[in-house]
Amino acid sequence: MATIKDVARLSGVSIKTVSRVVNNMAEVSPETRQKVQQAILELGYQPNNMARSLVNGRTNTIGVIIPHSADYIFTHPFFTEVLRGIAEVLSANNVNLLLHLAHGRTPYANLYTQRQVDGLILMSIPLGDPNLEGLAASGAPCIGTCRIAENDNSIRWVDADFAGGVEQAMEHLISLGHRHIALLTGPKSLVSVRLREQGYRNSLKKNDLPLVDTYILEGSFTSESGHALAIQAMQLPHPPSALVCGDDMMAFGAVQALKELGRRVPEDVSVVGFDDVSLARFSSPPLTTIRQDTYQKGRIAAEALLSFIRGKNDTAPAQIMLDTSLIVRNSTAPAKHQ
Amino acid sequence: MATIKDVARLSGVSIKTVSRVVNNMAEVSPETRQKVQQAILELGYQPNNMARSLVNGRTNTIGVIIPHSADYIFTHPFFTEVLRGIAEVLSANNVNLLLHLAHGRTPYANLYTQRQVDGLILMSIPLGDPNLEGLAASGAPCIGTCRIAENDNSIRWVDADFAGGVEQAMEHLISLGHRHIALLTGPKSLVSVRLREQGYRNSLKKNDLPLVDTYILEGSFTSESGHALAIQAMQLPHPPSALVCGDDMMAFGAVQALKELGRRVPEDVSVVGFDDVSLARFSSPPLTTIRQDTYQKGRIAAEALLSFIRGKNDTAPAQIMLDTSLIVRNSTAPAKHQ
DNA sequence: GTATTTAATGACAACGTTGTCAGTAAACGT
DNA sequence: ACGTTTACTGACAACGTTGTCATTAAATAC
Repeated sequence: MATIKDVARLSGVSIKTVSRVVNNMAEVSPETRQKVQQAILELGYQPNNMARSLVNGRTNTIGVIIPHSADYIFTHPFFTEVLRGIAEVLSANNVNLLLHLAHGRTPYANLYTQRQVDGLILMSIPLGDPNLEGLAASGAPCIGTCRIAENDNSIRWVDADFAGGVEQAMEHLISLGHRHIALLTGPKSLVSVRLREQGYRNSLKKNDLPLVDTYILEGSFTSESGHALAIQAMQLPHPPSALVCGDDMMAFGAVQALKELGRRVPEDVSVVGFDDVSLARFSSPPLTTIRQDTYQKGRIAAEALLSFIRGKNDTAPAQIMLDTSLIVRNSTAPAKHQ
Repeated sequence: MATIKDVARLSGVSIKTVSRVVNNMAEVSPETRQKVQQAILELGYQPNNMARSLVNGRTNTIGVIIPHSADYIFTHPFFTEVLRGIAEVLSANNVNLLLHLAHGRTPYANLYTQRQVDGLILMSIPLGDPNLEGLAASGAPCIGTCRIAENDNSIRWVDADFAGGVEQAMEHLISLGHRHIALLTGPKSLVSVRLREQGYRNSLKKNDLPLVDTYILEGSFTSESGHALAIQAMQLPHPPSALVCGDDMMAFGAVQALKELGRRVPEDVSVVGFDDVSLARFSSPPLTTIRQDTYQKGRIAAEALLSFIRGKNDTAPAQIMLDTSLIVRNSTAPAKHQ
């Protein structure tokens, strides 16, 4: 493979001059530039990025960290949507995307410490992640597409207003006459899950409805879990007339379970999802859900990180909250008179 | 950030000895090793991978190329499944995954030429991709998770038996009494799409059924396209009684369209998908589909590439064909007597 | 016509590692 | 006691770039 020296030799100039041509620096005479470009073309020369990075200390690569099994990540539409936003922005900026699926093992701060990336985007980090200390110590520029601690402003993030979203769903259901509403949550190790529960509690209080502990069911963000929790909810002494689910996958599983139990959705039981995954409108019945703009979340996070790394961080706020909106489809209906 | 020199200074040995300790080489006395490890710990030293790569010429990174818009890639479950397989294998081998979403613009061979990756995995490459020449010229180790040309053995690949898969679907439909079967295909610039059509034609011939040109409808792998093509098919003078779709997304869209047209699935029209995406069994009706093990495709491709790069390529065949299987659910039923 | 600026170029060090090879001291064989 | 092996160690070059600074020649100023 041709190196800068080969080009220098062929065009009869010094390597420094070749470097100047390659990097489009001003102080090169037109004739020399011409000569060098000819040689570059002839040899098919491409600069070696390892060497470049070594001297200027930048890798032109951003690491995306998702501390879950690839299994979970890629079966879940949420991650791919965020990734889509990130990938688009990085690609447009000619920055490489290094995908790091560290489920617990490798301390991901190493990616920065070992100079493999210029910064990190953190997705779906659980509370008390043991890697966070090392991350802070490393000084790696980073941003989360989720909140990482409940009241921590030390790390920047872009995230949806989960509490507000669930409140919207609750208001919708309550206005339809529902009084017995269960919450099917994801793992409470995630701040977003806690915030959803917060929204649920807020709405109950605001509407003078009692908080029934057994109506809060913890699971995981999978259709299987939604399926199991829905059955559990329906076997309660006083089964709820509506289910608010942590995400759309859970909602799909819940709808399936309700059908299997012989309950009609939405006539017998209303179901609300969260995310507005693209398939939500093709499911049957089309799913009422709280839309968060997951794609924008990815875009904004990537843009914020890039501009921070490039030193334009003065203006950008450290934390960015994105709105949610309720999309009413056909999985919710007025409560049956009891 | 601490370098190898700092460690050498602190522990009172040469940098070469530190290097030996870091790389676990044998010829270091226990006491020296102890001393050096102490210093490494104290300074929090991490070797700089740029420098390492520069000298030994390996990046420990594999590039995954998907020449489509991120938009398309990440809304389509197929890609994420392959990625899941790839990511798992690479992660287990401690190899980084560089995601490159080059929709046409950047010649992706550059990733190798510029020494950013040790090899490439190519996904969903269209026929006549202008980057392929450059790729061959670069000598980059690579493998496709799709066939890239119709009769080209120069590039290794792992792919499903699309023709065979469609034949299975056709046999199923024909055995249910269907005689008017339409094929809703993806873009014919993909070899896989042509192979599906080949399977369709094979089955017709084998069963002495006429080939009706208007029954082959070309679109793209999206639910929107499936929706549009299904309407188109149903507006034909002799509408088909069954639709074989290029993938599950198209099938979902087709089912939706049929519902909108007042046709029941499967009573009036049977629909078969392709892929067996995880949501296929939650759709309504649950989708009959041709399963390809997309996840395994990713795993196998990654493993084959790694072992090729590591020089154990003698045994592995250059091309690997994966079986498909028909999963019969509720979107297909006997043809109505006409 | 001389001093001063400007434009273009190259020699060399530096980035942080690993590879090559030579060196030293201890252990061994006879 | 002397040569030979063995175990350990370090000096130095190399990887392919870019940054610093010096050098040269031409252009400009007075």
